[in-house]
Amino acid sequence: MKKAAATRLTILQKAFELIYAQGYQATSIDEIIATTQVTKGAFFYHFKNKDEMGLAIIEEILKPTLTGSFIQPLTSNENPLKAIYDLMYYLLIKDKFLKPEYGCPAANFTHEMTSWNTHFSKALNELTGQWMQVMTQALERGKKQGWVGKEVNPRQATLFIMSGYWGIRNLGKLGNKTYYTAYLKELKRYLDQLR
Amino acid sequence: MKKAAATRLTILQKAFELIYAQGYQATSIDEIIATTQVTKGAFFYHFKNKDEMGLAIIEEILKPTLTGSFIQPLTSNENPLKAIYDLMYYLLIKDKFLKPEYGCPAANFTHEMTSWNTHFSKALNELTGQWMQVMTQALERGKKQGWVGKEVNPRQATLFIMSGYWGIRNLGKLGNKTYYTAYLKELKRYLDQLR
DNA sequence: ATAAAAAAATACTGATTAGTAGGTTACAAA
DNA sequence: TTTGTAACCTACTAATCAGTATTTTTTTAT
Repeated sequence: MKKAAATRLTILQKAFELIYAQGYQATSIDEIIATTQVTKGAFFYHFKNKDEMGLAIIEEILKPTLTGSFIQPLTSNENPLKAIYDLMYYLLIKDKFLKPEYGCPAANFTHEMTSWNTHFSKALNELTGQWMQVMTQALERGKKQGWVGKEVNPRQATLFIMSGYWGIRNLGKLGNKTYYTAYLKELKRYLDQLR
Repeated sequence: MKKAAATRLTILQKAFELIYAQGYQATSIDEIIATTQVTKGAFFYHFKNKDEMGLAIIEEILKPTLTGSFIQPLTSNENPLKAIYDLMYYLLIKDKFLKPEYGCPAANFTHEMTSWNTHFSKALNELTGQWMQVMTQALERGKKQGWVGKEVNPRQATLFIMSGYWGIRNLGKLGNKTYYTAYLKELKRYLDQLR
């Protein structure tokens, strides 16, 4: 029971890395099993097809990561505007797993899968929805505590901030890493204007 | 000489539509020639391989469109903040060619190709660079004319705005079209704060 | 220890992929 | 009208793809 769970996890992790760097469709099962040293029989024992593996990656790799790195920092009781900026700074500059040239895993998935696979859309919608909800709540809390201006619409602002993050992650692929720092400066400006 | 140019253009246009809806890798040459009624021999007479066709789409379809719809509206001498908002409103709401569920063609290409094909990166970088340059210039002009605050950094603001646009185009794929209107409202707020 | 079931290995299939080889038609200039 | 070439067509290939059938090994329960 333990060894099996380990190989399953190995497949998911290695596959995730490959997909993050190359895209879902460009990553073949043959390539996954070659880099994991797992045979095809073992692969299809754990996943009945490629898409089921893709969904498992979202559920078992992406979602826990999101909860840890993207959501928890927004649940504190400090100034949400500061928390949001710090989070973005961390994600764009500090985090050594997310690479500019590969963009954002969730955004990549969304881009690639949404138009043809509704299961993926649903799973990804939950993913982003969760993040947006937490950020919205943080801004609402900030309003009550006086950190955030009364005229601010939390849901609207959240959407705006998230759009910016998704966009800069994609734009950042086009080479210039200075994009990130310039983006962050303007993000700070924008956040300051929310009071 | 004329018939040939016509078939070439047909291929590019139909292929663009398919790729816009499905992605580059998911669109096979066989599918392209099936929908265009062009034979494989004709296809490979006009393009020496699939990637060359992809680059031709960027150069001959995407770039001219960009110039017409994305750039020209920013070259007027009116308030650039209004011009930017109107442009975004047009692109997100009015334009009937760009569909929410398919996102932005240029962003899609970037997402899918950048990490593994440097030729595409270069072409796409030119594309976005051109748009950013024009928007930056519009904001600089606006500063001189008093439309835009003196403390505003045009390049920085442009990057921020473009990030938002690319991001909302991608987020918009996840179903809810109300994302667009909420985004536009907050964009207005942001633009107003640039004076 | 042994039977049963779980996990993994091997070797394959049929479909699809990008691309090619070689021939045919259409059209221009001479 | 002939001839050369641009444009196009048909039929194929080799590689790769996701997925399967069958067998073997490993683990677990008794």
